[in-house]
Amino acid sequence: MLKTERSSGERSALRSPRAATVYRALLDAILDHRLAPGTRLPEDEIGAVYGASRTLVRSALEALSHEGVVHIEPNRGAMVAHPTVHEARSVFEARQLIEPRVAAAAAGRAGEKDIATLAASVEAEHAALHAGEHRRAIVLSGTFHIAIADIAGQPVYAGFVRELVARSSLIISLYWRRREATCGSPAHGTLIAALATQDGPRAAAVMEEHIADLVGGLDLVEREARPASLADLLVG
Amino acid sequence: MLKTERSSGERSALRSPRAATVYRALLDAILDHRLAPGTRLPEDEIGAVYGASRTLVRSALEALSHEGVVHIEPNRGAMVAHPTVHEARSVFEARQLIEPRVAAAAAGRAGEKDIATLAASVEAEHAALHAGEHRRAIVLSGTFHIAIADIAGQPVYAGFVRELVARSSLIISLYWRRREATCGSPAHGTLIAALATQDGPRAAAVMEEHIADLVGGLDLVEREARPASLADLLVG
DNA sequence: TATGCGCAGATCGTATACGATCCCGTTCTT
DNA sequence: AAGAACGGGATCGTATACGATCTGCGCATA
Repeated sequence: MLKTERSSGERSALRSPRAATVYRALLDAILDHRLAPGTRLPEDEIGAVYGASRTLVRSALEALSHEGVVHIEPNRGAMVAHPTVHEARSVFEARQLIEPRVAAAAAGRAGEKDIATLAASVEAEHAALHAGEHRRAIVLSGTFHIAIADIAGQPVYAGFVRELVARSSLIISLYWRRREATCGSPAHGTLIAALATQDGPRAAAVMEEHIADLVGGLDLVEREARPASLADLLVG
Repeated sequence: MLKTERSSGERSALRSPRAATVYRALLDAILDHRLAPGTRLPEDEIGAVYGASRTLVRSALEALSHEGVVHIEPNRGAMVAHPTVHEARSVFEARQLIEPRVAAAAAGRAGEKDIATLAASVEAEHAALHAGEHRRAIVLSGTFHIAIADIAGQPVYAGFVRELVARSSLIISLYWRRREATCGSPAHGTLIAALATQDGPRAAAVMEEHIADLVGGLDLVEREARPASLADLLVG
């Protein structure tokens, strides 16, 4: 992977490379939908899997919780986050505001090499789709959005987009409605075209529509899913 | 169905209340400009000051680093973040995009009680200003922005605004140019008026101008850091 | 049979110990 | 005298130990 500049969105690099490994492994597993929302994440168990001590695992879990993909309850432990409908709406509302702006900024800065990288990413995404590797395609689709944010050269946006994409992955796994070849939309390709021609406004428009389309694929209605604690119901 | 959901912006509450105490104390000290950007934050020393073990201090520092107000370098330790000019621009770019939208959303939801709370906050801010307590006024100004984001009821935005406001505080301490009664602008009052009349577009416009005004007060040219002795600042 | 108590087992919270790394002042070499 | 090698002190990185808390299950009891 080419790093154009210091990977701008890279949130707080975990101080230790070993903790970072656990962090990435868990994040990948979550983005991949190998770990479903609500899955418990006991420190010991994770440590055993990755050969790390609880100290490192804990550090990784805390980092993930800061990004909203893991939920930690005191004295109860960590679990894969389980976004509510309200949170889901909030995430996509933010994406709809931020990402078009990011796309416009990226259009003004994308070099040939950037475009090539993006194209390769889309290529990989399509390949994964045709191979039936849906989960992998979703992950790649996410990295595409992150790559654009990195190109935009705005570290704050890059961090936000990273977080939003990760949370979106959880939301999709909970609330996605269309089962068929969902992400088959040509939006990413269209986006690259706009970026390649430095057409900021068009890039923004395409991005906006693309995300609106994503939202359209969601079924944002609360499922029973979680055993909404009795207390909540009684007090509410 | 407006259930008093947990303060929406409250990022991952640190699991332990004791770590949270350290976290808040440090954050307050930073927002207050008692700890200047670049100040080193050795785990032992902080632990001694607050009577906490390194474990807890470390947890607090990591949380702060996730919010971008503390910078951690592997094997080197933590220091108060020292935003570059580029980062500073990026932070305010994001604020300029996000906060008007947040203000508009808040306008649609602000109840009487919310307005009263905001008014009290502005009151306190002015009081602090007149009492010459500039630092306190800046902090209150920040909480005002955060309060609006909480009213908007969008948890994602609330978290972002929290982070942006905190980072802005650092930026201001590094790059603020006008020395005189800076925040004396009536913007906050005007904003409340717009919110009280549910005038979303106007709230957005006021907010946008307000932040543009803030940016205008910045002198975004690189300077260099200054060190300080720690224990004194923390106790003060 | 239904209810409540109490005891494991699992898991987390926290402190602390020990080794690793880095910084910086000192000394040795040329 | 300038530069390199070296060592001491400070600080961090990591593992682990021990106590606290929670959960679930079995048993006593009505």
